[in-house]
Amino acid sequence: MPELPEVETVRRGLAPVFEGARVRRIETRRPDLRFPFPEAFVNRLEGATVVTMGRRGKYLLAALSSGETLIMHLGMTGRFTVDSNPISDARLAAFYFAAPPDPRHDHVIFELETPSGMIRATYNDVRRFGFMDLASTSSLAASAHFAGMGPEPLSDDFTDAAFNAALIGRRTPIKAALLDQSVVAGVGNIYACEALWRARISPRREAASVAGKRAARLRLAVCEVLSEAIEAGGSTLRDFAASDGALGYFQHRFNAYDRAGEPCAACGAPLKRIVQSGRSTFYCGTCQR
DNA sequence: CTCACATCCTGGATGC
DNA sequence: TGCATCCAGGATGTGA
Repeated sequence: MPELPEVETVRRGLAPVFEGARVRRIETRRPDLRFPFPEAFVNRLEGATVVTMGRRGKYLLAALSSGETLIMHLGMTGRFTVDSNPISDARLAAFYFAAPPDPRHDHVIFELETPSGMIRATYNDVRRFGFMDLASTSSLAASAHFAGMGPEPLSDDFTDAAFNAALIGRRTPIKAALLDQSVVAGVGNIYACEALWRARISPRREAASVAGKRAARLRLAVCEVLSEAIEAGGSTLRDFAASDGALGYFQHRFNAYDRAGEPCAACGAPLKRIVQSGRSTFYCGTCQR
């Protein structure tokens, strides 16, 4: 569920706490999340300073002074809570407050030394689909998580030419192609549905038949739904955090996702739900062709 | 190479 | 009420 916009929102929320902070202590409450923690995980983190908080696709990246980067994936239900607000911006203040302890699902505790004092950040993940890894910062792009990853959608790398090239010859439905992280990074089930709805392209259409103007429309739609969701994250996160305190994902009004039976906002026809490669797809059979 | 599908995980919703 | 089953879904591995 945390797709690119949610991960970007988490990055922006964590950056003021983590950047420049020294990792005083790490506590892992179990030996693994989805995968085991890497060798000497705690030792490799403790004492390091976080240089920058970045993101690639759906991955959160904490570059460390040690020369390694902490790679974090939120899976389905991964979220962070931070126990105090290190920044003076009142608009952001509500993002941070002490969440009630959740012993069953609080899996990693970060104790950070910051200019504002010690701050505790907690990684909570009910379904434990998330994971953490460490890799050398200088060879991060070549690491297993990122080697085959497609262009970052909100960067200059995501061109019409690159998108077209990624779709050539692919017989799979365009919906499945959008979920393929080698085509474009960071799109998940929700924003794939939303982008296709906006571009008025059927999720069932063969990927190879999305070319030229159609592909250009879809590429633009991907960029638009992602950037609008990031903007929405900035404003809705406050309400979200006020209710349960976590930096994780946020509610957003979608045009297609999870709206089966409701009228299409563009043409009024009832939206449909189908299953493609085991995932729900929501779309308008009338205006998406 | 491309593609479909099962797998991991847990809690909320639904069915009987 | 209680119990079983389904469903959400990102990344990965397997087999066709």
